[in-house]
Amino acid sequence: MQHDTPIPPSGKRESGDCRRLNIAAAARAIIVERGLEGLRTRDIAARVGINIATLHYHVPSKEALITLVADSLRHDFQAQALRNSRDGKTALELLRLEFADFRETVHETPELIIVLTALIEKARRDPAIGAIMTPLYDFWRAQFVEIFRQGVAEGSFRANLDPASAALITTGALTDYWRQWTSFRASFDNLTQELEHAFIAQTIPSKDQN
Amino acid sequence: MQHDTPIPPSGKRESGDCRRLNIAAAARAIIVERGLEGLRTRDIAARVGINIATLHYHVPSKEALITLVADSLRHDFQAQALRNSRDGKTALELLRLEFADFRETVHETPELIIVLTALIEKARRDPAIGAIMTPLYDFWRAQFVEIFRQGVAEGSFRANLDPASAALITTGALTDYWRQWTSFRASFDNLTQELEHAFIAQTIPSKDQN
DNA sequence: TCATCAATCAATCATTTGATTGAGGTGTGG
DNA sequence: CCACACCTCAATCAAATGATTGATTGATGA
Repeated sequence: MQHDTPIPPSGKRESGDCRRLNIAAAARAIIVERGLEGLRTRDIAARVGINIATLHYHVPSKEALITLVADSLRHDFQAQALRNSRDGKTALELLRLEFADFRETVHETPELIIVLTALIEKARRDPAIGAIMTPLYDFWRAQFVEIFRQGVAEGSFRANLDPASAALITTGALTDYWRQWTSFRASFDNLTQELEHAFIAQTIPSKDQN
Repeated sequence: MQHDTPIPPSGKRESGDCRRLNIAAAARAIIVERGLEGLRTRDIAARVGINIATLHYHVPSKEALITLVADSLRHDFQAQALRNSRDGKTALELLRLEFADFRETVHETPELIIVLTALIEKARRDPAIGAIMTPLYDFWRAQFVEIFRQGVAEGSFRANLDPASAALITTGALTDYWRQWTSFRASFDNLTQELEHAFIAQTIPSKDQN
């Protein structure tokens, strides 16, 4: 829950970039805990272990701070998207890779999805945030569009499948799954299984799954 | 955007219940415009046309106010859910009825979904809101679960369909769609069409569509 | 050694914001 | 007409909050 890069206890200094990373991480943690409406510059400074004035030295305003968070989110997402090679795989393999990536992201850095949805919500009414978040979300969905397009071409996915709509359904289902604190206990495996069934060309009932 | 029940311009009074309705509506409008983090009691009072103290007379605290909004949301949703009879319909008809209901809700009271998602977000960290929103969201999803269960029993939906996961996919796709594409368009038809394809038994056996 | 600059902080400001107080008004039953 | 419940407001409070100021510290290069 604390900083990944601990701050030296004594009077040592941090570089500007490093500080901005600390600040973004602290802001994200607070957004997870108390939401955007509970985000206070003082709390962020306290969490980083610096004075409010120092925070304002590195990040001029609260608006800039939220933009910083959005940027850090984009950075993390893109870094994650490039970890696994996508070459020479079938559409189904790619789809499962995406599911695995999402599961891994959710497990390793669960706050990522929470902050993402919070900022996407904000993006609707804040153009500056929208400029960052919309391309990010579009990029994620575009990956699915491409997978579905390929799958249809391969013949492994339904012929009447609309890649754009299918991608929308998939990203929607995944994010909504994350919102699933409720009594509604569908497992992630059930969900992805169901998504596969929804898009795969149903052959005559022969066991084909590996 | 304004009150459904206009306030008499002169010094007339409103009944407590009516005032609370006005207040809830104003609060919802502001949440749509500025999000939960932009919700200010003064703005609500101004929108209703009353003094801040009067607002506090009717709704003791901001927390109670958000609870009021959640309650009003539940009221609207349940009223909407009971408009159309569900008896004697096939699963596919019921599914389409749900889609039509969603579309209608979005058209008539577009702020409903926005405020719903905002409060569901808040529900994760606020038990009082969770107590209201969780059953509400579960209720919506449970309707889909029942439809899918029926459809599988009827044989019109895939035999290997998991009702719970399918419901999650459906509610997720609908809410996520609405979150981003606030301009409602033909693509909604594409989305629902794709959802139908995803769940309907595709088939070699015979044509079964109506 | 010293000038310079990035980084930091204590103190403080000016608003904002949720909430309260006390003093009325308005309608209704008796 | 009175009393009483219900409703409303102007004025105000105390705390929270985003931001600024002016001074200080440590590192770096000339």
